[in-house]
Amino acid sequence: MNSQFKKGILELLVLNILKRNDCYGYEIVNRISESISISEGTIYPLMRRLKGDGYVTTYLAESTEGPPRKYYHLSASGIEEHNRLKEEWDIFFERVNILLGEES
Amino acid sequence: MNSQFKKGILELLVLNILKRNDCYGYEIVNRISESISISEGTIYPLMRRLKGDGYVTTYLAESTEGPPRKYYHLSASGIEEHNRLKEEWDIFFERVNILLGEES
DNA sequence: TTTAGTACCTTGCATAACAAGATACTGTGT
DNA sequence: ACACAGTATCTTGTTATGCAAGGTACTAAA
Repeated sequence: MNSQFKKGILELLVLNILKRNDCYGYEIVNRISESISISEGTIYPLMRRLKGDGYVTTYLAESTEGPPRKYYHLSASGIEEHNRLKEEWDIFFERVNILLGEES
Repeated sequence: MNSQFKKGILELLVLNILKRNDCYGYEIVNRISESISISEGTIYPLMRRLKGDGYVTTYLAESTEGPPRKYYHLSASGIEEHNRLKEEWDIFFERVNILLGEES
């Protein structure tokens, strides 16, 4: 998997997941990994960035299966960021595909 | 324009342009810029990389409108690289769009 | 001669994904 | 009791690549 392609888009994927319901980091890694290979070393720093930017809030919850989980909750500005990023992505990949599709 | 989105895909866009016909750097910048903002400081180092990897060959040609132009020609392995990258991109954005499309 | 357009290039910076490892809890098998 | 797999958090250092900001130099028009 070309890791360059993922630059920027992983943030949108994470925000998209959190839009549905609160998740903890390990869960996010596993969900995205079903489609796109991703490592924990990518997600945890990303989550910290999202929190620093105010796009998510966090809370801890006990787990019966291991150590406590840190859940992430999408804030109002996180929803805005999601919408903004989604729009940018839609425009971007549409333009790329037009460029790629122009007849040879 | 989110510059992170462009990571990796610009190589594919350049190879795609060169698949049709030989181009010089300044021309490539202008062609891509019609759809996606891009700077010369991105393209020239990229072209050097592509040449270093054997994906393109170069030749100089006079111009009546300014200094000599350095044309880039796609090699056989450049065509292979294009096909490989195109396939990766198709799979990647399909998966991203599936993830983004899952109902909330 | 000054400016705009064409055309090449480099340096240093910022961003973000990754590999590799550290830490620690729970449950299962021996 | 001990080892191991699975769960769950995190950090450090490396790598890739796009960009801003500059430099050089040619042509042609004002």
